[in-house]
Amino acid sequence: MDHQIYLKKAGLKSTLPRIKVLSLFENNDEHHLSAEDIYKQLLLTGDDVGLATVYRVLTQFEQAGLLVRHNFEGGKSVFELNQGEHHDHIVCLQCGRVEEFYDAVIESRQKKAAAERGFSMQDHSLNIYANCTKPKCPNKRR
Amino acid sequence: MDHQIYLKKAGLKSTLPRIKVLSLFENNDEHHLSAEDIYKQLLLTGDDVGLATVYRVLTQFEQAGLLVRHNFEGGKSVFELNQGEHHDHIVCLQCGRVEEFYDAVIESRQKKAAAERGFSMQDHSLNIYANCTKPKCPNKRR
DNA sequence: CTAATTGCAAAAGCTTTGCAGCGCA
DNA sequence: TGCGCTGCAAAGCTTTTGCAATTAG
Repeated sequence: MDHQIYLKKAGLKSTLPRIKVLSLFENNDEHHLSAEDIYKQLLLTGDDVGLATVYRVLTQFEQAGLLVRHNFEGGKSVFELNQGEHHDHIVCLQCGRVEEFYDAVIESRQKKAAAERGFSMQDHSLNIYANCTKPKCPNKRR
Repeated sequence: MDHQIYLKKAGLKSTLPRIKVLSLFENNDEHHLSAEDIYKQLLLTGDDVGLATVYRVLTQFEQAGLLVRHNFEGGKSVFELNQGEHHDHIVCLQCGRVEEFYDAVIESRQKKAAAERGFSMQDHSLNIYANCTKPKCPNKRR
């Protein structure tokens, strides 16, 4: 199991809840999931994992660098697999879907803007809230 | 009173709590305040305003366009006066202080990035989390 | 076997809401 | 005077924590 390697590296025992959560992120077409999302999906598949455990696992995975946490508008944290390469997000205001993008110019100008003002950038989050102009937008969430 | 004009325009009666809150934003050297910040400051000055009222007033001011709400990391909303011109934020990881900046290149590339992917940008938030390299950093909050 | 992990329930933070009374226009 | 506004307390949400029972290595 690939999962066990990841977990071992993070110093975490490979338990059922952890493997389930990790699998969920890998086999879901929506890459951005909240604790509630995960909890419900696991209930659906009969894998009963306590909500508290979901929160604990997510926090551990974030600290281990397996997941990245985002705080979009709406008061709940959303997580995604850490695929190594940083990217920013476009959040669809109609359906809540999240699309990823990367712009090298924006990245470098951010670092520069911080440096010019006497800061050394540690992290940053850029979220664009937008309406989808394509007809395929499923208009669901939010 | 300038305040009354702003409030009238927003269709809001000019009451004590509203005027106090508005004044606080205008006369504070820290431009970014949370509901709790405001509540505490009003207690200090003997202007007893209920916390629920602070929240209601902030929400009304946001909807009226007088204030802008930000969701920095940490789970609480932070507000600032809406001065018309958009800007992004650098949040100091040591002291929690917020510095503002504007970069025209970043702005235009954001719009472009969204458009290229079939979105029309409605709003965006860019926050840089950074360490202050200047010795003046007061190292307080967080 | 032993420490790590889990589930449940309780609690903690931030924010919202119901309702009776107060205050601006 | 009348409707809007306020304050208080209660409730709502997301997230965290205490603790006894369970499980991985």
